[in-house]
Amino acid sequence: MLHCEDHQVCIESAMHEAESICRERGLRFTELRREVLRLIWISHVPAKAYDILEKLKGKAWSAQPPTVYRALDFLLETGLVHKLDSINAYIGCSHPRKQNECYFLICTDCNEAKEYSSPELSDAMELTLNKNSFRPRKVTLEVLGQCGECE
Amino acid sequence: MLHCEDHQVCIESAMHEAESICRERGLRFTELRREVLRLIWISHVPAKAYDILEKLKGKAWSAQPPTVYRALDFLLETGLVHKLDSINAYIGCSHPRKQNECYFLICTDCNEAKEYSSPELSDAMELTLNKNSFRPRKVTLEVLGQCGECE
DNA sequence: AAAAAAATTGTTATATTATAACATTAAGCT
DNA sequence: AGCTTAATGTTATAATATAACAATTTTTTT
Repeated sequence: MLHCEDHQVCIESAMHEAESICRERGLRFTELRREVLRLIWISHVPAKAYDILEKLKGKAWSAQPPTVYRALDFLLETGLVHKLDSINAYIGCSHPRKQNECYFLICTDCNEAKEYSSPELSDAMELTLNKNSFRPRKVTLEVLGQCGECE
Repeated sequence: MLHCEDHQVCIESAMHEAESICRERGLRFTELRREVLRLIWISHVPAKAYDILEKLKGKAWSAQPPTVYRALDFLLETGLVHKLDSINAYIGCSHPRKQNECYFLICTDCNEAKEYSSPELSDAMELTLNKNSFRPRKVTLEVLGQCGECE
């Protein structure tokens, strides 16, 4: 899957973005939450909760499942992370300030996932929701398949 | 959520459709699979695997988790049932002959779910997949929210 | 600064969802 | 009937997630 050129830059900018969002909103970006977000951003392969847990345990945390799930809850609520329901995994949000409809392409070969948004798609979505007088609260749009680099 | 007028008709037609699809394709629509499909069609509220299991147990089946999950696998592969990843539940497919992109509106008040398809949405989808040279294998599109009847 | 309140984290237990592995039975084929 | 394959039975366990309560830390109030 085509991604960043330098993933270190990717990670650092995501972490800084998260810092400033939390500061602005008066949210507590604790060491634990920071570390979980960093572990998620380690790669573009969505992270499984129990993998994060294992990695935390290797870092002097007294980590148990609730440790991870609570951090994830915070990151999800804050929009810093997305959950991919089709694979039960978590991925860092690329544009945490824009809370627009986004969808995910998940490659089942390289396991990487990428976040996109598309005005046409959002428009079609809104149209169809209006037509059915449905008030959306959460949209899940995930496509499993093969990315261009994995042919 | 707006649905059928007479759900008995709904169930029977779904069962007949399933019968004929299996006959056409030389698939074995066994008593167990039939019963699981019927249990799923009991309502428009998506069914949880372990709820199906409990209901099966009440019907003289020696049912264990694999009993249900194997039947579900068959029904999913045959396209008679969809899994809703955002709520881990299963719902009968309304148009099992047309394997088109479909999406689901899931009301978090009445818990019912409805299957739709939209050419605009499918088009936008295809466009965006082509743009990213992504070969889709499975699309998950689910919207949680409030339906028109639950205001 | 001390006390009170609120938020976060620690800890133990358990709920929920799903699959692995192997035995048995039933159905289809020659 | 005998063989083969598919389906089901059965036991155990993996994977994902939450409940409940205790301890600690941070923030707010006094």
